[in-house]
Amino acid sequence: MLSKKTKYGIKALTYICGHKSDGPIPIATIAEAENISHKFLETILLTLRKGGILASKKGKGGGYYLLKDPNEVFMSDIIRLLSGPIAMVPCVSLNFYEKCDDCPDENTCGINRLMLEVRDSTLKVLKAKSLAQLTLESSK
Amino acid sequence: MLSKKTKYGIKALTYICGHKSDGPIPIATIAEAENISHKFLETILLTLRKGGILASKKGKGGGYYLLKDPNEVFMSDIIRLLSGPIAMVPCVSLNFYEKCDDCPDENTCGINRLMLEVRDSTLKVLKAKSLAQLTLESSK
DNA sequence: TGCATTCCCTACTATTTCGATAGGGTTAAT
DNA sequence: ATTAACCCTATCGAAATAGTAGGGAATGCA
Repeated sequence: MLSKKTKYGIKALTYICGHKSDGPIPIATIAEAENISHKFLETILLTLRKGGILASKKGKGGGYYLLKDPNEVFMSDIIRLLSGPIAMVPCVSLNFYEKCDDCPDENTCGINRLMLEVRDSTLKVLKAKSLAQLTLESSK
Repeated sequence: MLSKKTKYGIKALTYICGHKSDGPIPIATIAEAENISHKFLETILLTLRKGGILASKKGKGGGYYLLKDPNEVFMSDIIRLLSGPIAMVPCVSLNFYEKCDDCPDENTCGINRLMLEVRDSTLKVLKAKSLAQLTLESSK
């Protein structure tokens, strides 16, 4: 299941993307519009900024804005930043690989192969959807 | 991420499937072979029995055995039993549907549509792999 | 300069989930 | 009767998740 952190993050990004002509958007505006606790959202946006997707402007008139072209921000990037690995077992993760402690040999592990397939098919979907696309669909 | 419960469950099923000519397999045998805590495995097998995949025989010489044809037990069934929904948001779950508390309208929700696609592609993979197939691959 | 606005950052807390254990009860073979 | 095996519920500790607290720093404007 998607964590609320991730879900809120996606919603916030969608909001920012849909209002990007307004200049920097304050946390408070997003929090109110999307019904997210201000403080919780603050930590989420911080993560997205450190992850290079958002940038911020301090002080009066400040807020958050997109650092990257929304056509180049993919759902897989966002989810990885906020939830970590997309794979269902660490031993098939591309970005967070780790050996499974309970598995003697990956090459003969049926779970490994199955989850590799799952990862690939999931990634195919998540990489094919950009923030720009999602934003468009959400405003319909 | 797959929980250990699910992972252990799959491993246990694979073991039982690979030794089904031996008659009922005691928990202790599986626990030792797959390096799983006996007691923990006990609760997992109980779930699988209640879910209709396994059956058990009590008393001396007892143990667990497959109730269904391993060609008819799919990975999606096992994972649903042990981990719950396959979908990443409740509002696109086929077997565990629930309205997202924070989403005003599913029809205009971009996350909903995206996660629907993810669910479909994941399910396609998980439904295509039966316990029999996994068991074969694991023994290679 | 002073003040309001807004982000920055760390730490903390409450709740839930996960992994595992405990322990006694029931069933069946010999 | 004894022993091997499953049955079932409760509980516990650790980790993850969701959310809170609170002060600090930068910026814009009067």
